[in-house]
Amino acid sequence: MPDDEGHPSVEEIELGPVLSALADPLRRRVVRELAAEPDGAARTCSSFGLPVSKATVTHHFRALREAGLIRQVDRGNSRMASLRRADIEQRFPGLLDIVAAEPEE
Amino acid sequence: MPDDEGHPSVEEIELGPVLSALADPLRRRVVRELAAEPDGAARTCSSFGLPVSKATVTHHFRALREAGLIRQVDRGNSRMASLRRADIEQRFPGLLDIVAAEPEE
DNA sequence: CGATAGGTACGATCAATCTCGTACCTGCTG
DNA sequence: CAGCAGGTACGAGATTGATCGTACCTATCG
Repeated sequence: MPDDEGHPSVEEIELGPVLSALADPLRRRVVRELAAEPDGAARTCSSFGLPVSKATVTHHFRALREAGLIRQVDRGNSRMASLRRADIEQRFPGLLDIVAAEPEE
Repeated sequence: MPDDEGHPSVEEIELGPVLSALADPLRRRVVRELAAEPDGAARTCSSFGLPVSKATVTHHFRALREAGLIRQVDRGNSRMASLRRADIEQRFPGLLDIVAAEPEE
């Protein structure tokens, strides 16, 4: 059962939602940038400079969070997103490498 | 440039279309079943027994073909589909294992 | 030849989703 | 306190995609 903020537990991470989330180029870009950071790095949603409105950014981050790809934690004013690297690697070994290796678009 | 039947070459296989194709559970099922066969095995579209109409089956196989996941060759009356195992493995190492490991739904 | 089976093409429908504007909440910061 | 910046919630519009029925083509089989 997902927690209060909509994060699935490791066992609950399923391939369908993960692939659906990664099917979107903007969301792959977020995952790719997070994967390039040191492990555990957290960034605000807005720091990615996605070329869409704030409302759409929220939409994409919800998709990533509910699929289990990122973890979002409140930090005062803003909300920090970090990659669930170990969790994804445990469920789908190699998947992050594939996404991280994609050239920018 | 894709060939006459819509197959992209190895270099043309891109992550976006591949993930979009694999986002559908029916298409993952086809790939999973093909991955379980010996390499090079070819099956007709209808042999998968997908619970949808013929027209929809054609739609799904086109998505798989245009993404570069399967190769379809005419054989007289019917059309045989085979997994482009080596091509996918070359472009996205490990991806097929992830899909093949998914439990049936 | 006629019937049937495997597939495709086209058009329609319905659901999902990407996108946005607006309104709103919450902390900072002057 | 007033303003602003980061985010979310909600509802709307537009687009994509899954599904189907029908018509059609081609090869095989009786």
